[in-house]
Amino acid sequence: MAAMSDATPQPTSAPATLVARAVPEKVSLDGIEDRWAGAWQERGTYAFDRSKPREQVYSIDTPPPTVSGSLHVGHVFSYTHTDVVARFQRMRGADVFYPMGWDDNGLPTERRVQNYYGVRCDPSLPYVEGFAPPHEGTDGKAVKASEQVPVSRRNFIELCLRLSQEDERQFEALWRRLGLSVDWSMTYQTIGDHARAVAQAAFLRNLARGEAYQAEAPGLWDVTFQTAVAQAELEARDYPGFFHRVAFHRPDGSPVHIETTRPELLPACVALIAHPDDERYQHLFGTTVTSPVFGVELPVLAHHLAEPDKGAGIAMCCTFGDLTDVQWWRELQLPTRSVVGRDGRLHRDTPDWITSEQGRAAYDELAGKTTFSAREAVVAQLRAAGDLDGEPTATQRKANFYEKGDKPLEIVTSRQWYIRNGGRDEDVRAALLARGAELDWNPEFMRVRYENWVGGLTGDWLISRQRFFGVPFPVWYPVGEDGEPDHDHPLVPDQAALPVDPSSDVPAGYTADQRDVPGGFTGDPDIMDTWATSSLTPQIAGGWLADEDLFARVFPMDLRPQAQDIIRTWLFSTVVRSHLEFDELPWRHAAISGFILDPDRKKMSKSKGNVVTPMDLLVEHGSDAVRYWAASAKLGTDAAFEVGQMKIGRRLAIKVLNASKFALSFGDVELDPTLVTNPLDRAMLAGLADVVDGATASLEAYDHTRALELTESFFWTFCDDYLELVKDRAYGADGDEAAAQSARAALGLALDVLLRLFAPVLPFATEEVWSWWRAGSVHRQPWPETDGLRTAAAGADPAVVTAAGGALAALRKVKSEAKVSMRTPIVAVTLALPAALRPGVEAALADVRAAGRVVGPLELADDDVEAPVARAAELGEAEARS
RNA sequence: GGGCGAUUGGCUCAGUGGUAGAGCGCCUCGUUCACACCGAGGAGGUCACUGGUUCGAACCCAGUAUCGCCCACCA
Repeated sequence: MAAMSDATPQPTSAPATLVARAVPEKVSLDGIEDRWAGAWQERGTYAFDRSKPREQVYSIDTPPPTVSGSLHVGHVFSYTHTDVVARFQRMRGADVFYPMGWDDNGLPTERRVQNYYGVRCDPSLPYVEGFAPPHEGTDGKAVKASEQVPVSRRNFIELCLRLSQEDERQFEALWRRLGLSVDWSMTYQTIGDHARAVAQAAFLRNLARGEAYQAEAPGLWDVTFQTAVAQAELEARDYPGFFHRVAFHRPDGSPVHIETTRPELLPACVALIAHPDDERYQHLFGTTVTSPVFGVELPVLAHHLAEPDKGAGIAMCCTFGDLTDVQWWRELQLPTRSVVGRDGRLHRDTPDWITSEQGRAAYDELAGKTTFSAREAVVAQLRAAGDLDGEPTATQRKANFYEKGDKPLEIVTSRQWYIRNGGRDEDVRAALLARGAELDWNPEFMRVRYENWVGGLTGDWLISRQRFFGVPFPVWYPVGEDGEPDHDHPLVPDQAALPVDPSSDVPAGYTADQRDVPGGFTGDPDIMDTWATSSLTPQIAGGWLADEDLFARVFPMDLRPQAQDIIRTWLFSTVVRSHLEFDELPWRHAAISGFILDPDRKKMSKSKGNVVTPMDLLVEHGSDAVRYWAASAKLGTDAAFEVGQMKIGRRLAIKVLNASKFALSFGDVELDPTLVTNPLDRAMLAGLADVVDGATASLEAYDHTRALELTESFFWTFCDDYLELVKDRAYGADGDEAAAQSARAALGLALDVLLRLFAPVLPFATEEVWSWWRAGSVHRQPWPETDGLRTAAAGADPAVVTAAGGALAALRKVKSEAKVSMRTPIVAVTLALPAALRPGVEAALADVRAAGRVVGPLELADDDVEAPVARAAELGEAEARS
């Protein structure tokens, strides 16, 4: 075999004789994945060449899978879509930047590290060199929280990176077996040093430009995880509750009834609110009422957000029961009377706004209780006071949950970091909507999800979390002589010092012993939300700040592939960061994959027990087969998990091997278009040229399914009709060497193109065949052009193949209906033809006769039929086997 | 409640104005000199429903139903 080379013999300019000496006797897909995945790695087939300028690069912002989770069929599905694009672009001549990231930042990883090593992150602890964790491995069960050893954040991150390595190895093995053409020398971790430095640098630059700010404000809070939660992480779920009809009292003692599902917030009530137009409450506006049990005097106010047909039409506004309360509180300038703490329990101290002895006694019974028990207690108190009207009635309400949490979110006031994302600024919102319009969405209809989300933002992006594991905010605060931190004058590090951990590193101008003392400094205790890091994947993967030369060659990137459910989070937040930092889109195209549905049309999920292990799937069906299934589904469309489709893919891959073996079995192959003289051969190549045009246009438009369908359908006709028609001639059975040469050259030229067309979807089978007769990797060949094919086709009409194929089918039908072998000779027959097909059939008559085994007269008759029909056929005796 | 997508033969899906398509499955037959992980032939659909536009509608418009998803909905 010749040395590996990326040069391809150009059919038009450099006719080459290729000897098919390496075609195996028996072809098989067995072991093909290991063989070629290994060869690609050894030969650096997919290596990124960083000498190329930006115009010659196609860069992909690969989604980093969560390493602590497990890969499922959906990953295989969507990552295959991306790989098809990568392979196509590479063959089109682009230098493809296709890195792989590992997401090891965030709660799932934190939990896994805790359970695996039996540690928990405590940023107040110092780093311990050479720390050995108490456990290694889970032995099938998690280490109890009480037994977890606290370690410093740096130690925790080190353990996380260590654990991730094992996951990464397994993930990489799967991806290699699937045939992803990733450059495996370029990987990144979202909690690694570089990612932390990028996340911190990007934040500091946002801060310096005023795009990041901190504010003390009511916000959604998860009491289980004890952290603030962003709008994008909310999930509305059904939550059972009860309406309680509760009486407030006017000064004259008459009741005003409200309905509430959260009576435990009664002590936090700051007003009653009804719609300004509501007739029933006009007389109350401007007056006061007294709350039951707690005896606090409250105003009755009007606000348009109060809905007359909800509950009693008049609501109690508490600080804070829901986001409407927050709005009322803000717009009506109401006092803050918070009773629920960050732990989800009512404050221990009795609030000072409850002044009556009776009210304070009532609160004492609630102090320290969870909202759930406090609710029961307040209901009992209301009932005792006679202020509960009737019995509570069950209702199903929607409550906001943190997507990873299982208790409804509370609203508490806290100091948090935000990044401006247009939620509170119409100019920014408009600019970000314009970015969405600028992006090429595939499929197009996904754009509206982005627009809906951006249009519906109600606040800036909350990026701080009160967790311990993650990228810390690179900020300290001076501590005044009064011992209070000065949040308005944060101390920041030099960019060169990043990443820093303010819980252990010391700001410039201070010494370690000044930490947390009056006149000293204190570190910001919070970490960034994982999306604050993930929103920077183009910067992280592209080497921003660390390798500006590389960054300039890959950014802005060409493609963001991702799933549809994280448009509001990952896609949008990445656009925000790039817009703020670079004033441009982070990529030009987005490719949004759908979900995988199980046979019941439900989204595949672990809890349903219907998840198939991807590796098992690849082993059972073969990687090309699984890729075929994935590539058969359009972007943005949910696809069924269909084993049948994989079997078809496997059949196709095997067919590629067998048909190629056959096409190469007629002697030396000369890729010389001038040898193609037969009308049928020319017509076949003309048809193939059309397929190349169609497939190319489809792939350029991110429509891989159309490209595959065109190629596949041509290929089956090629196998079933064309190969049968030219078989005898290619063997030289009729003694006409020029006609045989024409067939062999056409077969070679077609195979050369077909293998390249299939290469993005079936990388293993095509590479296998390529290796039988050509040098180098098919995956480094240029994508097929039509010039050579059109030259060889010499203006022939592809319809000749259709006509001859139709004629052959008619002859086969005669035999099929007579229930005889296809080898049975036809002694005499009349072919009735639509007039339009006659020229085509005549042009290929000798091949039709040979393939149909017509040994006697074959009459052609024009007729008013839709397709060729064989009439008056006389069948001979089946040939004796030799 | 707002939005997006889907609804085509048993199954999975193509098909954006001109007499319904593919593969699988099914039926019948053949075949082992490329391919039994095979080949040939066949049956099978009033394109969810109701109106409308048009000479003509699976396709365009209006509405309805069902399914999936996104957003909103905590009194």
